[in-house]
Amino acid sequence: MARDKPSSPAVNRDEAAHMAELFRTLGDPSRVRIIAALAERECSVGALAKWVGISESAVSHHLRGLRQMRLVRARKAGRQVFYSLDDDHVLELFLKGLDHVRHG
Amino acid sequence: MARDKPSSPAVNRDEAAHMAELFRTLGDPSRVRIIAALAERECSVGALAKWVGISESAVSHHLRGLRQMRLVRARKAGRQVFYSLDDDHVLELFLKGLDHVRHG
DNA sequence: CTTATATGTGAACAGTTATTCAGTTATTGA
DNA sequence: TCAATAACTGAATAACTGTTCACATATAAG
Repeated sequence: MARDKPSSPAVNRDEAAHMAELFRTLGDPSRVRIIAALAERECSVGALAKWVGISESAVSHHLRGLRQMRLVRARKAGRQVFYSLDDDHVLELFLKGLDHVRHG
Repeated sequence: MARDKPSSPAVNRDEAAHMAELFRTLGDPSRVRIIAALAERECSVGALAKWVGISESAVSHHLRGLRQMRLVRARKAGRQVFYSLDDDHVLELFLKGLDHVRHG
């Protein structure tokens, strides 16, 4: 767990809107499961679709949103695209949420 | 920042659904601003309404959701009800999100 | 070139959600 | 008791969202 200089909790309207967008992006069971899978290993779109249990198209739509919020990154290899968490920051945020539901 | 034993990122469907509910609850600009205000000081419903810029009714609706997710707690004093963050856990989660939008 | 595979995209529909409005409950003070 | 204030609640509606479907693009193999 990295120890950054703590931010002041005072946020303006733009920051609040941006934060809401971030949390809303994480606020869907399918996307949570995608992030959980990527927290363990890099995955292709097809593998994510099988694991999460929705169509590859739906996964692709979700991944676009996750990419736009800089939560995941893509690596193209032949005709497959492998996704992984964008950085440790994302994992930390995810784990904080997990902590809350497990012993919050 | 408390250093808890890290959770395994492997989550089942129920946990994923619960996590999504948690993040979705934080995924609204008005609620983010409510949390941001409570991160600094305890506030009454009326004070939150003025600060966030929506009706007291809307604030009350939001606070119900935040209460149900154990993100805020209520303290009744006369005819006012003062709200505060439920615990440091919530503040940490909020600050992780803030970090992401500021330098993520 | 043709075929098969992996992924991305736009439209559309069903389900969800944030806000307002109107009304209710609870508490205080005159 | 009566009036005023603070907060809560349910219904209704406009706006948003997740998924599927049909199709498009891109890469690889034959």
